[in-house]
Amino acid sequence: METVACCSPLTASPLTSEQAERIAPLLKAIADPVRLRLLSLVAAHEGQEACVCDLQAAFELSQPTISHHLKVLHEAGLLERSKRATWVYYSVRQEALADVAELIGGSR
Amino acid sequence: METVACCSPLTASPLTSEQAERIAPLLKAIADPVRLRLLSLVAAHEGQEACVCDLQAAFELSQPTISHHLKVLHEAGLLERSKRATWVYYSVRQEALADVAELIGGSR
DNA sequence: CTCGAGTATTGATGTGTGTCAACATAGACG
DNA sequence: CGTCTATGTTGACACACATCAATACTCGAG
Repeated sequence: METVACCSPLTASPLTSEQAERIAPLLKAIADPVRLRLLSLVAAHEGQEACVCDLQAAFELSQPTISHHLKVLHEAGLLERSKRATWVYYSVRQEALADVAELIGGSR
Repeated sequence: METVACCSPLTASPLTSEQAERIAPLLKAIADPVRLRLLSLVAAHEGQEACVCDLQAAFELSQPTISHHLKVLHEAGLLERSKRATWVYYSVRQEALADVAELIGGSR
């Protein structure tokens, strides 16, 4: 659950296998259309957070499937989880996204 | 072979399914430890390009496997291919990487 | 305590993907 | 033309993963 990143931009110097192995799962978490939309839905939601019920409504997928994708994003360190009453609210860890972006976009 | 990107940052407004479906394959291409290293090896190589023989030496994988990964990166629009004599040289399309980075890191 | 609503977990299934061995292609060089 | 080197393609296989139905868990509300 520790968060993300580790390295200077991709284009700066060659990644070691260890670095690559560490980063890949993070990118894998984002590399899915459903999870991309989940991320952007949460980020664009008011208060930067949304409950599962809000999110599920945007898809034609079963509740367990949505729950699964949220778990993946959470375990990758991209979404924060907070339970309030019956509801679970997810919010984006911007630092995590920023780290990934810096890793990839060293050219700017 | 058209290149990449399409949208404002993830965190700006919710992605449509179409946008997400279009972007996901790109991220999938990067979301592999071998391909991450290939990208960074090419980028960090002198002249921003490298031939397959150079790259293969950095891995303990078969030549067809390296060739396969390079194909994936090329078809995603992340690597440029140019054949000179017997060798094939790959170079990084920085604009593509930059686009992806901007998509993800809207928070900066 | 019981019930129901919101989420998570489990097990099963089909599809995708990384890898290799074997083979095919392309070009340099004799 | 043959041969050797560099690279790509094909087919096969094991494993990972997205999805769902069924089930379990967690809490307010009554």
